[in-house]
Amino acid sequence: MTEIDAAIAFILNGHQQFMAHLSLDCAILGYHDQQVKILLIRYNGHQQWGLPGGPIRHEEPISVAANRIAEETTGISGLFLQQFHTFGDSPYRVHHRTVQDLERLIQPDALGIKIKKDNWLLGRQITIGYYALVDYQQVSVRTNLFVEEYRWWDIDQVPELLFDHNDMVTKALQTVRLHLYHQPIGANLLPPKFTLPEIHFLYESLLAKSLDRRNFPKKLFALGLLNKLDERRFIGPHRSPYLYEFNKANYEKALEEGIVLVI
Amino acid sequence: MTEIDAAIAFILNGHQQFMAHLSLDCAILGYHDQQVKILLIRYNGHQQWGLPGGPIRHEEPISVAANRIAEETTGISGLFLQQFHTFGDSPYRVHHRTVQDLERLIQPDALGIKIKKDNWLLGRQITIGYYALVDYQQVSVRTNLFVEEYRWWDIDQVPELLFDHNDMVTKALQTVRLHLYHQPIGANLLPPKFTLPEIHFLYESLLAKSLDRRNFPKKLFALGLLNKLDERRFIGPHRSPYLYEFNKANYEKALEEGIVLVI
DNA sequence: CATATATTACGTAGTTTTTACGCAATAAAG
DNA sequence: CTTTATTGCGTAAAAACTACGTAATATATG
Repeated sequence: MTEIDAAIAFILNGHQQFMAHLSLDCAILGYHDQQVKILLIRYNGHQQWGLPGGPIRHEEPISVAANRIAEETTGISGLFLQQFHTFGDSPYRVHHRTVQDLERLIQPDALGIKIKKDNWLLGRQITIGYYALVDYQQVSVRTNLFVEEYRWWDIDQVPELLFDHNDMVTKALQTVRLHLYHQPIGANLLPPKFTLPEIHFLYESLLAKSLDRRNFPKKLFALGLLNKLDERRFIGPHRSPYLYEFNKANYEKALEEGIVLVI
Repeated sequence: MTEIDAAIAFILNGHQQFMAHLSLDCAILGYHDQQVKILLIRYNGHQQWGLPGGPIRHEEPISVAANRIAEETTGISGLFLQQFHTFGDSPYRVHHRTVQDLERLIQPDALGIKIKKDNWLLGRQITIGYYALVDYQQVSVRTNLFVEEYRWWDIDQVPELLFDHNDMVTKALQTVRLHLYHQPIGANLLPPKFTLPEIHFLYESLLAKSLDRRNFPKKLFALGLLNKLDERRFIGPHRSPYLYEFNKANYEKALEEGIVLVI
């Protein structure tokens, strides 16, 4: 079966496999060049960008669906994923999608099909939002028939997105910030070994406020989250910073029991 | 149309009005006798208790659905409601509900109807969880054809519930506790005027830990959340405590901007 | 009417935590 | 060897928090 045949089957008979009216979208966050980034996609035939997402299979746990969709997008399995909100309030998510709306979305003429009034993709779309925190360097994105383009965007330069996706990005970021104070989240956004300035700037970028360079690491040490390594990173014409890793045992414990980080 | 006719119409043709496979449940929390309570219901023909919930109309914003369901249960409109999680991972929410499952739930013989294989209530049920914080004294519950009994339960004495509802109660409470540190929540659980010991015990009950009687009010004062009134409550053979109310302006501001309460 | 009992109201000393910031160590370039 | 930019570590001052003492009530009791 070609990719086009698969697309046609999905549009016409996807309801045999997937739930109608409920989808799942992922806010995939990474960190690079002292900037928090979000991975957005441009769907075929669309000018505007949006969050990667997809439908949920009939007997698929929703966390499994989130992993599947995040893996389809990033190529990485077993990502750190957390549900942050379910969206069903904005006009886009309340009013029914009409045949005309859907035709604009998927351009059936190009596929040689017709959208009937009872198509499963019509009606309202409620969507469950998950955020993923990923090591930027590991991600390799791929396009497919539905997805024309992928791009990482600086979190504070996200353009006007499809539907209510700007609201979703805002809510995802709010949730990440709240979680940051109560869970050790950094490990998912950083490579396994990192320097103190690196994690320091990560937290500054995420919280969008400045943290004292000398006091910030003390708080992480106090929680026992970091192991100092006997290696340094070479950073050119300056003193070489030591490398650190997360203390796995304490990190797991903190994830389970929660922390209170006052910064 | 009698109540029974309405029930039959709902079971057979509810999909014309309501979304299939997606529902909404409310964890309604109150406070009385120095105990955090949750309002549970026992559905007709069931031994076990569960959270009040219901389906979502086709063009109904989900927050409106939450308000409707919470109001149907408590008789109070405009409750403080917050979404806390969407449940679609447990076996109950992954595997399809069969004709037999549904017959056990609604006992169609008593209604003189038959459940067909394509009934809209079959299949999986994903549910969106909202918690409500209510002034216990204002609630007046009513039963109907589907609901046999209502009861307030102490939050630490909740029995084994239907499906995954115990998980939902746990998650609701976790979320309330987290929110308690970042939002002024007390106003929704207390009558308009209350004493310091009253709000003190409320927080102790919610967090299930003891807070110093003399230090706790200082933190609320520091946030500017309370107004001292020139009235006292009569509590019998002891010194009469002053009454307080929430400072509306600061309360609203705190709700919007968030607070950091370290207790 | 003095005393006992239980509770609220309020303050404050001592301790801990946090903040702000100084300065030495380092790495390379000129 | 000096300059520049950065990391690493420490510490004094300020702020916050904790623990707890004691006075003020309100009523019942003998």
